[in-house]
Amino acid sequence: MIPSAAPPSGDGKPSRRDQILAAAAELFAQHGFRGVGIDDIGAAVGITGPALYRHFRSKDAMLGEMLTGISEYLLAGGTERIRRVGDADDILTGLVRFHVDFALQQPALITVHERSLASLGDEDRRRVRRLQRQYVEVWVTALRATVPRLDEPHARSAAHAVFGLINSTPHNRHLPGDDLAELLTRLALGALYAAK
Amino acid sequence: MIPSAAPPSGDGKPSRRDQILAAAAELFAQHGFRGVGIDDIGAAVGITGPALYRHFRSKDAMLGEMLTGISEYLLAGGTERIRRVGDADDILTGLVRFHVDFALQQPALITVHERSLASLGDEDRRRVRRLQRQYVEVWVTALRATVPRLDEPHARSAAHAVFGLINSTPHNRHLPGDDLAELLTRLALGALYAAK
DNA sequence: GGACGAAGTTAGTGAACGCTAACCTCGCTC
DNA sequence: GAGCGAGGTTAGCGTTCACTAACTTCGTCC
Repeated sequence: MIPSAAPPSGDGKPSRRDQILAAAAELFAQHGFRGVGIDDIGAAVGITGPALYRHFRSKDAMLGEMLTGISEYLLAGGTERIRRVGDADDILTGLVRFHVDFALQQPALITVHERSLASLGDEDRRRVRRLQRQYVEVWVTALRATVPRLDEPHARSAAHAVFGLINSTPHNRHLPGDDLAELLTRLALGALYAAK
Repeated sequence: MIPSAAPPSGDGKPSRRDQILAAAAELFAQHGFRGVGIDDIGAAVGITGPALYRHFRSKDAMLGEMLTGISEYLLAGGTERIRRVGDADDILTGLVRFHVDFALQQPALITVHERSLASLGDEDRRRVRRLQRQYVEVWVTALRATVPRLDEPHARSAAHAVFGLINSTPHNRHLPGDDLAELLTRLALGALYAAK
């Protein structure tokens, strides 16, 4: 369900790597990548800072794994949805629901994904950028199938705008989860169909 | 037009303070507050790092001034717009246009405003938070005037969501400015009227 | 029960960085 | 033209922080 490079290794509980990534995501979301020390991340999982280097090559590598994980998860889920046969409107709705669900379940990852691209090394940044571009293209495809009069640049801009709308979940703590999911879905679709 | 604590002092050209703030905003938007050194900011305006302390008490103070400036500008502009007499729909449209214009003219400030709250000192953070809350209330007021069936929590969430939509300008480089302004306005209003 | 590897510890190193101190150089004012 | 304040400079201090080295602990396998 949640993106993870190494799945929970057979038994139930998450691997140490995943524990660390989850804790780090929460901290990065709160204080920013550069605002979190290696000791803070360690403390959050009950070990000292340097022990993290048994699991990750560097602090940058943690961020890299986090961001590529998210990007791959979104692209995979999005691609799967536009491959389904059926009504174009249903597919677009499915895409919105998929992204809304992710944003609701992982607000911390959303925040990190939006803010900390700049802190990534060159290699990882290129990779994440490419995945993001491909995800946008998934949306552009779905959008133009339902609103054929929309040209590509407008569709791309509309996609970015709707990401912004849905990704507002970290600032949106006022409503119970289900209500917020429904509201965001309706707002997103309302925006997209208004794109003309 | 652009928020500035000390206006351009009579003659045309911006004060040194404002030059520095503008350069710093650009850098903070690109690399994050913690990712920018005092020497980088200085270099961007052609002086050395320590010279900045002739104009600002600290690096934190620069960020503080930047963020309170933006927040005050938005609140003032928003408040002015909902005070106007006239059709509720027109007022909401005016509010959307106002925010869209700001986001288009100052994408760097938008980015900093969203990302760097955590780096602010306690005092400034409280102040900015209060201004932001008040600005949200302006939107809630306007929204509930046009969509009376919307309760307050839903209106607040819708406002946050639409901020996310409009504040996507930093990721939105594909369209000429005028087209983007029109698109974002239409998307935002489409979303808001879909809130039911 | 000895060997070994995985996962932890503490101590320490080197670089980056915010900020201060001390000094310089103008342009104004009287 | 002496005095002075505004706005620069360079050198350096102290802290923070990512990362490494050296050592410990412990479960597993033969």
